[in-house]
Amino acid sequence: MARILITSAIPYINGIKHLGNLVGSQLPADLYARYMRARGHEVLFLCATDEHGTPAELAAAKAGKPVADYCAEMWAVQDELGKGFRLSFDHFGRSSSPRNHRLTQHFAGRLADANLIREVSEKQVYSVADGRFLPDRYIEGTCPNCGYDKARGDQCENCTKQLDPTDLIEPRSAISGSTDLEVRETKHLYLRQSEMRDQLRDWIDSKTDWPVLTTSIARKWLDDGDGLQDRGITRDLDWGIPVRRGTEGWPGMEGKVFYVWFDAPIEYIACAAEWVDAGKGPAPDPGADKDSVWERWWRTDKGADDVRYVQFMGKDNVPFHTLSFPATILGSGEPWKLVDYIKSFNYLNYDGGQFSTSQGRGVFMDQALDILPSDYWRWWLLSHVPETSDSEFTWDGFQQDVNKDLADVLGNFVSRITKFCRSKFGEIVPEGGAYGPKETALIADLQTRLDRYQGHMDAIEIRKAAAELRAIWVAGNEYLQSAAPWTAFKEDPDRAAAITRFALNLIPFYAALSEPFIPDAAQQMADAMGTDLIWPETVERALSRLAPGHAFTVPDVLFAKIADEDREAWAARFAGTRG
RNA sequence: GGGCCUGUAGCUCAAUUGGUUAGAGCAGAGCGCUCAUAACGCUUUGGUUGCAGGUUCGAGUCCUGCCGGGCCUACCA
Repeated sequence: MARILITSAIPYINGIKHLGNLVGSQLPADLYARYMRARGHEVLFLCATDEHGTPAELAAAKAGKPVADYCAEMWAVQDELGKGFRLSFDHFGRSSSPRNHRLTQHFAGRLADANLIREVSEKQVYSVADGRFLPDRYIEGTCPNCGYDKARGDQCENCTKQLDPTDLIEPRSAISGSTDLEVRETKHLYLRQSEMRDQLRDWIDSKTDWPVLTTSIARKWLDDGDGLQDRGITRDLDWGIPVRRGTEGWPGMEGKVFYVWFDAPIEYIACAAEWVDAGKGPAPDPGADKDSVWERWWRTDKGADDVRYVQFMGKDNVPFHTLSFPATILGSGEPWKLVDYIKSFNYLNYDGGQFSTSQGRGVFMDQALDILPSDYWRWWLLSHVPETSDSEFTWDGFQQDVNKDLADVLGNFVSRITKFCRSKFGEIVPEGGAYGPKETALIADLQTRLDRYQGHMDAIEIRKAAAELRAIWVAGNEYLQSAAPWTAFKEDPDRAAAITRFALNLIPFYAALSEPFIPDAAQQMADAMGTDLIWPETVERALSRLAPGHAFTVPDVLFAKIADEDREAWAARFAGTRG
């Protein structure tokens, strides 16, 4: 039994995430976690909310709430939506947790001790009216290059020229519109990533099995221009983790907090500690303290040397996970677990454009659950997950694919065989008859397909795995058509009984294989057949689990079809402007 | 501007990393079945692999140029 640590990129706190966010990290991570648990491995699957930074403060202000209250509420909302999508986190933590405060401060102290932190005095724009320093993109003004009057301080969206905030003509705060801006001197801590460039490159170069998307982004940052740049890891904000050097104060850094991208990945570790604090982990070994329970996942000197750590994220997150966070871990000089495999994703677009939180364009997690059960979304999103390039959601495609795959191919298979059995033999697995060449051939075919399916799931080739799973469902319909128990029943009821018994056995087999994709329907299938979800050791053994005389019930329709009227109404409703 | 990714059937995607006649699913057409959610099965139409050159015995795959789409470009996260 292997031990597998899985983390999903942690979603930002400022609002409900859309399906593009979901499919880019949490959902594929959940698929992998469920699969690995089903295969009997020990899994720790962690996620959390990413709560610090300017956008959180502004969202809270807009909602008229203290930022701590706002984050607590939004955490609860995201936690609930995660449950709605059946995301099987062992713990859903918060980057604002006391555990993360302590760990983040600890890492900063270690990095400082290793001479990997330097202090930099720099000039930044301060908005007197807003009472805060403004990140470059929160400053608006007229572009000196093209005259566009809504250029941002980092870049003009109109002419794409990169800007410095001081380049802007008539700069103003994007928050309040105030022009009462001044340049102030402020001191910040920088992580000396450039010192670790060779070490990081050697590490990246050793990861020959990683997706191209992951390594090419990492190399770009290592080698672009003057190479990997040092990165500021502190900010002038109120909401965040106070800058401390371990447990000591940090002279000159009073009132400042760590940069959200410094503390967010550390939350992966802190979340494991939160998991233990929440009483969810196993009991510690006799004589060991409770921290040992999470440290055996994270400290290679305390049991984590045999852990395989897999991260899931969208491509925008890759630089921080391939460079900054590893620099933090390596630079600490302590034996923390480094990531073994990074699965990164492209973006999911919505009907010809991007999902847009600000414009309310696309489907958001709460809305999706309002209109359809989570299995519909899970299946479609995972079978279309943007692995090799950006992919696209359209209502037409969604309706067609879901109706065909889930209702017609899988749902109808379960329906046709259970109802046939009920009408001819009753709700009981029939006895009599013997299996013949057709059954032998199907077992062999399914064994080949199962091996391929497992191979794809092991390799986290999600779309290929989905296609193979679908082919496994299809094989059941092919078998029924070919064996035709309804015909056999007329001349040879014993043969019909054997066919029916064999086909009924496919249902728990399908349920187990399908569970990572569609957990609710899988459970319904298993419940209807009076079995548990057990991953097959071999197809032959799996298909002999339901013995003659075993009682079952005909389940309700597993997947109702999406009607044309629904599709049209939803397409109109989600075209833009949420609400 | 620079970098990376990408372009294959009407649609969504494959193609064992340079190797036979480029394959699936959906959609379309025809046939079959009647157990089933008008579901299922079988057969079948459909491609100058964005364009133009080049390397090679051989190119969807490698090189050059052009055209289109996307992402990143370090102070949003």
